Amino acid sequence: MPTDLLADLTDEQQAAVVHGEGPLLILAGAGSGKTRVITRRVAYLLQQGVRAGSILAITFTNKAAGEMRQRVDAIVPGNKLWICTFHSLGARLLRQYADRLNIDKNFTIYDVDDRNKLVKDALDATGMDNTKFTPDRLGGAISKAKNQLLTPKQFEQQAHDFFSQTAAKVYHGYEKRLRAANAMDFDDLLYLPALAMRYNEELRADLDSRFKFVLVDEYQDTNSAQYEIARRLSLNYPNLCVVGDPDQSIYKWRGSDIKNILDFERDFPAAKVITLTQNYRSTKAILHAASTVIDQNKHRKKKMLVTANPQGDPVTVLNFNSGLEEAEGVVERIKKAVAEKRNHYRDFAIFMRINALTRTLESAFVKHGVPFQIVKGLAFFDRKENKDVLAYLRLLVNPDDTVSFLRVVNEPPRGVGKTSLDRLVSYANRNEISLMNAAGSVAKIPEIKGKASSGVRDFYRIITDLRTQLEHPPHELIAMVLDKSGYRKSLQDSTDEEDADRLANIEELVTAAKQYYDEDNSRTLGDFLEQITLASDVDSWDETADHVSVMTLHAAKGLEFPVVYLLATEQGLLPHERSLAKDEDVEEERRLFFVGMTRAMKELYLCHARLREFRGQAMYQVPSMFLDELPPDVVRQDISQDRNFARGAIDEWRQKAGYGNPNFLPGPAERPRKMEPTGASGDPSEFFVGAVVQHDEYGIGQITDLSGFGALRRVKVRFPAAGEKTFVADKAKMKVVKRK
DNA sequence: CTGCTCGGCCTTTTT
DNA sequence: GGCCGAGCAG
Repeated sequence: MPTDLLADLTDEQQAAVVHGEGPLLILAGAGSGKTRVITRRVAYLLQQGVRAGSILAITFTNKAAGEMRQRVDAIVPGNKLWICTFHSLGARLLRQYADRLNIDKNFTIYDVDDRNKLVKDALDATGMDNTKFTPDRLGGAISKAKNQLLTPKQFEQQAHDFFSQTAAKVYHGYEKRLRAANAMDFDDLLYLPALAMRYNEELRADLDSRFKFVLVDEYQDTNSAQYEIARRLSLNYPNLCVVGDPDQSIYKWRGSDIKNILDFERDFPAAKVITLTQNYRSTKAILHAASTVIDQNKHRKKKMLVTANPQGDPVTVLNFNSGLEEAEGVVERIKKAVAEKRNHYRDFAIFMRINALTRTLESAFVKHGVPFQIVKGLAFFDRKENKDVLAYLRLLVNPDDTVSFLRVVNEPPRGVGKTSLDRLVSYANRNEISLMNAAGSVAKIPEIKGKASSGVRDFYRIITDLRTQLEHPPHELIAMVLDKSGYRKSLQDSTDEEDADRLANIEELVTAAKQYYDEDNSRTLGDFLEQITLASDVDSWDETADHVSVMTLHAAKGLEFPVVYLLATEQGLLPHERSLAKDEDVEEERRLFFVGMTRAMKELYLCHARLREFRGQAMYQVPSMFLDELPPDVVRQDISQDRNFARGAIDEWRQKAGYGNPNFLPGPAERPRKMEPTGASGDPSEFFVGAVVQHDEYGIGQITDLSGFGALRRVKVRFPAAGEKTFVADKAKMKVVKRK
């Protein structure tokens, strides 16, 4: 009954669904029913008699994968097709083909923290000055290299500057350590399968014929490694269907390459291209506003979105005095709307550019008793106590896991300090054995004695004993770990009040493991651990509960809400200050703004505050340049939130800031270094970092730095036209225009 | 030698 | 506001 699958679709959508064999590119504008099309297409293929096992659908998050699986299952029940993310596909392939790839299938997946620890170790081992480059930066460079499928050798050959050369050295050592720990980092999950398919033609051909139909969602955000995988799965059976929207590409910083989607037709000359431009989500006002903004991007294929939806309310710009008032104001407005029965809490979403902004919001929600969920999936598993327990579990599955070993060998304290640990590590390195094996023969290491020695021995026994219990379900294993390791006892005996909370959190972990197991009894501890590590932020989001959803713009991709509030649309935050130097980066920020706007179905509020606290420092904020790009005919300014919004000085400064002036980066581009304690210098003026000042000669500017005392006190001010100037504070002919 | 506390440093976005 | 390293006490 294929007609059922097509009945409610437009001609364009139908064409995409019924496309048979051969490459297919679906350019799907925001809100054009992309998910529906891709789901129907899978169902259609199944109805056409394509075996479920030969379809592979790749989504951006596990949550999207789960939803698609449900939808496909509702149409064609009991199918067994692969729907997963690129990363979980990689993990699955690596475990399934472990023998052919000569790897141990019990590998642990390292997250960025774990990675950085190994990077730091590798960096230290090079004996180079390690103060210059942080493990984080070096790890980032290595990650980028892997995403481009560069081996340590290849990366080294093209490393010409000092940083890259350092990174290349560290990359070598890092890889050695990863393999020794039997661990994979996130990038390996793409890098290794991609390279395997590039150099192992037999394996590649097997997979190609296994997955005759490959569908990739959010194709605009694929990186080189992902591209390689998709491409090599589609050589003999080029039935690759990719769906995406170049205007929603927001992961360039993570190595994604917009060219993958722009060049699809070059890669597959036979490709059929279908463009979906009908928007079903937003009002005309919202769509017009969003389209006008995205149209400012120079490097863009023009594309018009249209909707048959009503005009709707204008997009509203809300001005607030401070970040605090912004949070309060938004929460109050939401509370009011619900009290007046205009909406449910679940209708609302609040987006922001950076996670740090959720904090003030959280207290406002608590204060007003408004239910909310901050969509930050890993927050729970990121807690120290849970990370500790997970480290024990990882060690059970993979005793070679160095990072986990070091994390819990002395947790709870077993008298194994840094010195003893260093000795254990060097013994293990000397003998080329894992830390766990070294721990097993701690009696043979004379430098480790007394309490440290017995502590290591005890730890070894605990892990070894627990390893014999591996066939138990995950939640039971966690309980055993808690008892045998003494972790539970240590928390129970503690006088620290927080330890009671920690214990409660661990109990929640047990519950989570039990739920996971109850859903499917064949799931192992290893599966549980993998699922946690590969979980994305939105995976934990519960859209059915009646609460306000709070998330970053990145997490918001693919979602929709009746009412959207976008916080802190301020220069320096959106666009983020780190992007201001390059046009292409600003364009990505604009796409991010566009993604946020197009999530809204009925109402869209863009908020900004004049004053915002950063790390304890109050900073004057300039409204985002993107707000100036909004079409006036569908936008309303609402300054009712801001009882004494002082336009004068700020506006003048902002005007002079001139976004076109390349010598001036508006917003708090320069971060304040240090603030002297007020009054300590007896400074007569009231200068503070972030203050807007009026200078006799240079006009309006903003203080970016203060230093020194008394007569030596210096104040640095950034002026729109003149750039940055430093004055002796006592002598500076200027005054603070706007006080704190 | 271990373990705790204090202070200095940095903070985009994520699988 | 959170993490790491240094410094100090037991």
